[in-house]
Amino acid sequence: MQDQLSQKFAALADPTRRAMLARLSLGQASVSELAEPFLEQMSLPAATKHLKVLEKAGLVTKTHDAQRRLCDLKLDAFEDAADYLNQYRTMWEESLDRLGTYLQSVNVKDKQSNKKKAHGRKKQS
Amino acid sequence: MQDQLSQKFAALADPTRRAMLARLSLGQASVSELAEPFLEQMSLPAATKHLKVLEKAGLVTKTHDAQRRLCDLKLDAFEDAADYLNQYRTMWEESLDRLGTYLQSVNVKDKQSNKKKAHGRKKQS
DNA sequence: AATCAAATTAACCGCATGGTTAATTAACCA
DNA sequence: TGGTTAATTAACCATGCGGTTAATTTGATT
Repeated sequence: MQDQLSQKFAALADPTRRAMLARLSLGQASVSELAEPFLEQMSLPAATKHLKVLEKAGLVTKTHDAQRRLCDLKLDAFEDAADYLNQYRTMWEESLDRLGTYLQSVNVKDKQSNKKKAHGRKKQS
Repeated sequence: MQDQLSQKFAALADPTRRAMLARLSLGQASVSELAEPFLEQMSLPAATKHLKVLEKAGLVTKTHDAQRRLCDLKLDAFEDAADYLNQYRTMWEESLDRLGTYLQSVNVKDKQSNKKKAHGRKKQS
């Protein structure tokens, strides 16, 4: 079996499963309620397999209620995956900042050299 | 082929690939440099396949330099995946807030009833 | 007890994925 | 031109995944 983070990302790598999570963000739902929007595209067992993937990844919990299985989002399970990605998002923002201040510095120099004559400049990739 | 977001999550669902991304966050690297830490566990072609997955997902770009292929992170490609997860992270924080204010309200009531007699209270799961 | 409803399990299928080794391409070096 | 290095492509294999239908479990209803 894979590590938890890999399991979570793998679970998220499917539109059906993401749609189920979206539905669950509106509140608790039974397996058939969750499956219903997909029953024209896939069978019930296929839907319960998707739910099992989400459950094993820890993103969803199931509780018994008579013959119904009620599913809930496990919101705190999203945290580590979110943290992982925010790390790269932060790097991106920092690079944007650097680009911003660079452009600004170029602009300042421009204004200075504009006192003589303006010329083209390159930007870095 | 799958949608972009699914491809990105799928690409992230592998420890080898995440390690490659981590290496790239330190800066540009060639295929062999990226593969080197894994060559005792897998062959070079396996490593280049992983890189191709990252490239197809848009997380990494390759540029030619003589016979070397230099790889770079495409940091802005992490944004949509990060946004997706932050949505759930936000829901979690909101639920924590609600729990907090609830506990606080219970506490206030407690203090009121404490004027008579104090007793244990339960917290919800 | 019989049946109905909700969901899972079993058994199977096709295809993608992650790996292998061997062969090939591409660019440099001498 | 011939050799070396860097990387990819080809051909193949095992395993896992997403789907199917049919059978089974589980609990409620009557």
